[in-house]
Amino acid sequence: MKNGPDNSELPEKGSSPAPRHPRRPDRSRTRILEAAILEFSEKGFSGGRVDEIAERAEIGKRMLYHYFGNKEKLFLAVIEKVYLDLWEAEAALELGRLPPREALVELVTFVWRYYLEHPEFITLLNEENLLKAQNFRHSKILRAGADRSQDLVEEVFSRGVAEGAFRAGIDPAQLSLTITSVCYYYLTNHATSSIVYGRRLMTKKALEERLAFNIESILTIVQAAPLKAS
Amino acid sequence: MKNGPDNSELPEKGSSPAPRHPRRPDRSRTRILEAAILEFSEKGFSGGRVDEIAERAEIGKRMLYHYFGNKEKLFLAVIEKVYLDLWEAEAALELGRLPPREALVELVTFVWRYYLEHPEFITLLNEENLLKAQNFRHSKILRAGADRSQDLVEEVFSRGVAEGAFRAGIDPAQLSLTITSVCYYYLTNHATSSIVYGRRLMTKKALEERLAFNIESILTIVQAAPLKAS
Amino acid sequence: MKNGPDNSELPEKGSSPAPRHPRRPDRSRTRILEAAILEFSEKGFSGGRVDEIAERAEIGKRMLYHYFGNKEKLFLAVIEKVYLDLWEAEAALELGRLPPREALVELVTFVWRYYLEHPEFITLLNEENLLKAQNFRHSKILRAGADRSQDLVEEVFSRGVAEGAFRAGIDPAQLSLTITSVCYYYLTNHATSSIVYGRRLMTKKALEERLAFNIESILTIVQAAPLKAS
Amino acid sequence: MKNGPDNSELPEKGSSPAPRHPRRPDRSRTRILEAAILEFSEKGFSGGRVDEIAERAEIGKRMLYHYFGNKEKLFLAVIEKVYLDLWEAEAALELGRLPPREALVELVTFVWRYYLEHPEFITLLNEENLLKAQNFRHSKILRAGADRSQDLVEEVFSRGVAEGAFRAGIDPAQLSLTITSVCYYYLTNHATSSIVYGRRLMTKKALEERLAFNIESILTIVQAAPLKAS
DNA sequence: AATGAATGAGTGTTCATTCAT
DNA sequence: AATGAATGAACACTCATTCAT
Repeated sequence: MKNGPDNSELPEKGSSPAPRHPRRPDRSRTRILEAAILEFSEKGFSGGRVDEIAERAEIGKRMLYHYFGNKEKLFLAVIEKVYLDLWEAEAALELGRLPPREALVELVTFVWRYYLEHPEFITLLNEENLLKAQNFRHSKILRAGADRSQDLVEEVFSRGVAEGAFRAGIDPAQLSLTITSVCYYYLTNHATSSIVYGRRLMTKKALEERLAFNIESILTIVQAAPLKAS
Repeated sequence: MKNGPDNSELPEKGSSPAPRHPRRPDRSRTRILEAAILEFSEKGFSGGRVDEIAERAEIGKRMLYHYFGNKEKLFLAVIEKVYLDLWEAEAALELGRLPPREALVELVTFVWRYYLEHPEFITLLNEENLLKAQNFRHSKILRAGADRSQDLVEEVFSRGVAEGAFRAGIDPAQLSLTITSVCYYYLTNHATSSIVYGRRLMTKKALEERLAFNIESILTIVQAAPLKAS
Repeated sequence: MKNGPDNSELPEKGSSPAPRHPRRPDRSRTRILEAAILEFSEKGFSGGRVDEIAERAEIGKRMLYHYFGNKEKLFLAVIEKVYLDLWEAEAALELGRLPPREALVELVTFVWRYYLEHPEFITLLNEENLLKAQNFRHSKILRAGADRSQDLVEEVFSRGVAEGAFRAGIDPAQLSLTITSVCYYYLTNHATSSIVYGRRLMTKKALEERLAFNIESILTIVQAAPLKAS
Repeated sequence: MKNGPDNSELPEKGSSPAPRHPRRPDRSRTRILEAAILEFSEKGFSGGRVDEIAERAEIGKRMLYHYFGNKEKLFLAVIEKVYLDLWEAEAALELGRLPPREALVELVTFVWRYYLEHPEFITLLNEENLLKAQNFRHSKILRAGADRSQDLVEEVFSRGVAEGAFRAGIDPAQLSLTITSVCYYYLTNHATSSIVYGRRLMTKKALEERLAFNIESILTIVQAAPLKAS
């Protein structure tokens, strides 16, 4: 399981002056990117401030333009980074080594945990969709990665069907979307939902319950006999 | 089924100067609110421009402050309005008049269609969650409305269980969240998802397929025998 | 000794809605004027807000324009009012009935007390001078009043000299200015002065001491033998 | 005697576009400060315009925020600057080198001339008192400077008393306040006073007469035998 | 590679004032 | 006589970006 963004070198916003780093080109790039991920995920693209990112990264904001060109391109880099990280973690699962049912459970668990441990990802994805996926659309690296990721997941489905573990006739894309949905919505909208449902949704217990419910839901969908037409 | 916001009086952004309106207090308020819903849902809270809202509403921006105080309060009014509209439409369903299974199908269909016809709602909800639901949290009218809405839905579930149409042991809140999730995610993130899955998700056919899949998923979850522990 | 502005009908800024008054033309005028005196004396001319004055006077701000034309003319009315009040109080002293020395003490005491009890006056006078006395200069009623006031004071001086109570050769205008100065500065600049001198200047005791010092200073100036040239 | 603010580089308000300056950080800061002193002293804090200050300083108004944060902090910097300048000039007098009587005359003359040559100072002090000395109160540098300045003046008084040049029993703070008063009032309120007294107060002759009157008044107060109780 | 001063175009907000009722 | 909706011009302040060093 991959860890959250490594903030160990990103001091809190108001921290002490700290000496500027003398010469660490790629280090600077990384710091900027990490700072940008935080900033954009907290405030959105419009709400995110270039100055704030520079401050968080403890670099002069000139460097930000040096490395990334402008705010938009920086956001693109952010989107690419978080997606690549997700896919990398997903690939590391090696779902192929597990029988279909276990692989599916593992996948749902992974999606849930990854979103939980990377709240930036969810918010940034929202933001990218607000921008109508213009970054995603024009990034070759993302389009390629998406394909690979999709293949991985579909392999599990088709194997499950082939082995008789899952019922036939399910569109893998629909199932995949549903898996994502039931994890995603809960975590991105818990602030309003906790009011709507009148309970705390982010306690350890509540999170475990939701994961269990999601696993059961997905397995049910995949295994149950098709409904008779009503 | 309720229609989308009535834009009939909101001319396109760059339209002709148009004569200023003489004295129509509540009309002005309504126009501002409608323009704000559009603007904020397209650009988010930070990205939304007060000038743009004024222009869209065809009023001097001064009136915006006259009626709503400031940008934040206007956004609050927007959030209240879209939620109240949703709940009003939901109440109009009168789910109580249908048998549980039909009521559940009706509910899923309603959620799906409402989100589809009110894309503003989804985006605004995202935005409100980015702001950690600070408006929702402090609005009495919203807290009250949320309660009433929840009661309505729970009534269907408990009736279904009582009549043996649904299996027992399902947490209505989890189910409700799942219904919302499977509709919401597809519609809010179709821009990136259509790339990830390599297909057009917003065609008439695709939309119908997703609704069908969602209905079947929810019914399956509600009706299937509980899984044996793995 | 005249009392401060009669605020009995001017509720505090944030008071309850209160029913609007039906038909009291001159009453409205007075209320506006009193509210304006407070507002301008607290915030200056630029800092004073027309809306605030209307709110304080509990009238619609339209009436303010009805009675006074605009902000500038309202300020002129304010300046006229406070000066006329001062002169009225001054005339009521009837200095003529007292022997010169007593009259002089009475005058110093009066100036001190009047400024003390009418802090608005001092601030408004400052403000009028910031505006280079443009209101004062163009107000016939003020020019006339100033003359009368000056005659009154000079009568005391000349009587004092004639009776041998005061030494000759003092320019009455210079003395009058000095009387005003020693009262005025202390009261208008006590905020900074109390820091500069490291003591509280507005306690009852401090105020009494200052008045005593001022009376003694003025009497000394008026009675002492002229200094030998140094 | 120190000269007024050096406006030599501050062209008149409506002057030609002028080439923007390339890179002169402290020069920019100084120019802004000087422009702000002029603007605030002419129009007050509320009346002073940030745009106008920027224009007078021939910088983009953005720099003003770069250097001073906001209008309020700029005003604070202005107050600090004018006070520090005053105290510097005062210290340069080296009153300690003169016998008490001469030192006192020098002091009165200094105060008079300083106010006369720095009309900004008087107006800004008025403004700061309208704001209830909130800047002065919270500025460490000003509180410290005030102390030092006060020590300086008190030394003259106490030396005068010790040497028998001044009579005992006078509160140095009261005398100091009176010196300031008789200079200050005349110069800050000459616009209205010239109307009240029906004469031009700012001619060379009038100014000399006032200074002479003030010197004589102060010396009289300090030297004359105490008055018998009336 | 790195810095921070400099900038134009905007961005939310407020002002005194007028108009329709 | 009185109200409150309506307005344009200004206002303090911020933004992403570039330039000189």
